[in-house]
Amino acid sequence: MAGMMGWRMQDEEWRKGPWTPEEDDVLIEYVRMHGEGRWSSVAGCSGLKRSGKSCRLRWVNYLRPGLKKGQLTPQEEGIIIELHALWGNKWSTIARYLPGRTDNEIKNYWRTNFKKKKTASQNQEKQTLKVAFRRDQYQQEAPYMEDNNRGKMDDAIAVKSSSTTSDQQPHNQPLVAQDVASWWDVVCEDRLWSEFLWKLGNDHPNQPVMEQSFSSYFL
DNA sequence: AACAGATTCAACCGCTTACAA
DNA sequence: GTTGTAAGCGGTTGAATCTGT
Repeated sequence: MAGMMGWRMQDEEWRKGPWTPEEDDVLIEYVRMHGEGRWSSVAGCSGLKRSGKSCRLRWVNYLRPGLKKGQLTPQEEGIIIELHALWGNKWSTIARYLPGRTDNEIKNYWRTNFKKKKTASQNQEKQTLKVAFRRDQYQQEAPYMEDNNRGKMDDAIAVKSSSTTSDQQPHNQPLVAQDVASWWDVVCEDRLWSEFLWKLGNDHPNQPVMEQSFSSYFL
């Protein structure tokens, strides 16, 4: 990195490891006075012996107002699953659609719950069920979709379900039914998140989430 | 009670991106 | 167009905690 010289010189002085309540207070006070951003000047202004990176991370992931603590709700889990299927490991992008949740939290959640693989046969079975379920979902959610989009979606599902095998996951495509399946049964009981996703596409015409992202994922 | 292995999650690291000079 | 700097992102680590034996 270009500014590495300066960084290295100071590197030895930066405190690392868990933040103390006192450090948190200092950072909170700094943000109260100066606002978010300009993280590299925190040390100079406040005397905190933390790098700008560390300050930003602490603020974004822990101190920022409005953060939700505690377990994710089934709706949130469903959104994560679906958006991960759309975008892969774009944690910060996914986090934008989960107010109060951080990319780090979502990333940890995903690793915790879905990094373990199931057997190929289990996956195959689950995936078949999932695709069938999704088709049913799309038909039921039809009011949110333009007719031509629904056609594209059905085609996309057909292509995906016929071409994907259980143990051959294309490198650049995210896991879908494979690790998600065990959660799917729980999530699909509550359809609110599904409605949210469809509306997402309509509320943000400049970000054609459903059409564009589904296309890029399935095709 | 004690130990080992598994899990969780805050924090770090390296890299990329954005932007100003 | 190039360079320097800060911010942001995703992968990874490791201490703390939990769970099973």
